[in-house]
Amino acid sequence: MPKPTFLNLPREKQNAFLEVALPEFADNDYNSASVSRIVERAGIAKGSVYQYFEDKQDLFMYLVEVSNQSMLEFVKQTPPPAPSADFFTMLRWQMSATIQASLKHPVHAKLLRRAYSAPLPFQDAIFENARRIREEHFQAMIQQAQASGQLAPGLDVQVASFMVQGMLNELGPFLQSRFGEQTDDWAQRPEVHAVFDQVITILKNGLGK
Amino acid sequence: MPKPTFLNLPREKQNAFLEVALPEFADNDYNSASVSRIVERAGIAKGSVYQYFEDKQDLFMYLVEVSNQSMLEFVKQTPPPAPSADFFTMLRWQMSATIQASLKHPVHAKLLRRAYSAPLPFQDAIFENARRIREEHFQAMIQQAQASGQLAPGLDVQVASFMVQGMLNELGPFLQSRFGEQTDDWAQRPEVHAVFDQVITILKNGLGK
DNA sequence: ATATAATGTGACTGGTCAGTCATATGACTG
DNA sequence: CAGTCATATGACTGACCAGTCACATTATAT
Repeated sequence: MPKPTFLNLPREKQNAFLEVALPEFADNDYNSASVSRIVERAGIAKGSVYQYFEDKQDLFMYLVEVSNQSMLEFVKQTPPPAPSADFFTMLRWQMSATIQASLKHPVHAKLLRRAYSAPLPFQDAIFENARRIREEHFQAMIQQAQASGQLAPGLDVQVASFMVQGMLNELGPFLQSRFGEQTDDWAQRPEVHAVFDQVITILKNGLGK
Repeated sequence: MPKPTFLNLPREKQNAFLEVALPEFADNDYNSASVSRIVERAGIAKGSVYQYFEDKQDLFMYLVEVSNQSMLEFVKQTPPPAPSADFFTMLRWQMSATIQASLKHPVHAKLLRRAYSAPLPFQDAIFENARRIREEHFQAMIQQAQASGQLAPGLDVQVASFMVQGMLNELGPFLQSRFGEQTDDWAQRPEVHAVFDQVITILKNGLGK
């Protein structure tokens, strides 16, 4: 929720600002991220930021929204499997799409990781909402798969959801540490897909019927 | 590495100080944690802290060490299964012991979570070391289990290690969110053990031969 | 060209911070 | 008692911070 002033700005200026502000909040804890540093790097006056946004929190929440949008957009544009596909095919697609998105937009991904993992003092409804939606998404997916007999019947939906989410959370950093900094071809490399396959296989054996 | 001044202090004073300093660094990001706030709450002069420690970083690293020590001590005192026990029995023990320890020492656990998850600017050798030791521990455990035919032969050791560690990392917060704040009997409750069982079963099916 | 509105500016305020240092207090020694 | 050493103190320094505001600049409309 920036002020109209910011949205009226020519795209160029908006983007130039975002290109400085996003990494600042991606690389630093909310409290340590500095508006002063942003304006210095962006070459604008401090007062301008407060023409654009209410305050630091407002700016931060907008950056989260922008990041979310850009990730979602990317994920949506990667072709999904047929809706009739089985649970693990869906999961593999989701895994791959998520990883690809965070490779394509590493700064946005980093910012989101930070925003969702570190509970800020202002537990704004936005975060809680996004978290709940995510949780519900996975639980619904699992429940449905279970109902159609793809998963072990005794499986606790919450436990399964937490395991799947934990996996997705850790996967990015793991791949990075294993295969080094991302390059353009990175996500196409067969070793990366081999890891996807392995993880899916493990989950399939573990959660499947 | 506190200065001798701190170690010469009567235990009472040391503990009183730690009881204020630990939560400050457990509840706040390193940059946001405040020495000024600590001295105010502890009712001592700011200069004293700098008689005890070189600087903020020195203090923090000592707190990490103290927390590590206290967790390790607790884990060590819970009776381990026979060394001949199979991989998943060992893993279950480790899971339970880790959770119990972080219930018994929630502040220490919180501080450690923070210290290891947020890469500080000063990548001090201590952290890197501790991380490496942890990684090697799990990889060795898995490798051995694989060699003795308990795990799937095609299993990638690194992938397995990352999954197991991811699980352990997420388990604490998950249990907390599911069963509420910890109480004394908490870790004995059958629901909690049911979750352990389920997680182990999933891993066993997923990773096992 | 003039008036009006939108946008940009940066010095300034009040606050917090880590870390210092001259000074004080106490404790132990001979 | 005097002398010495370890410990305690808190005002102070310089730096950084978020946020403000009176003023300057630019764009738009008349």
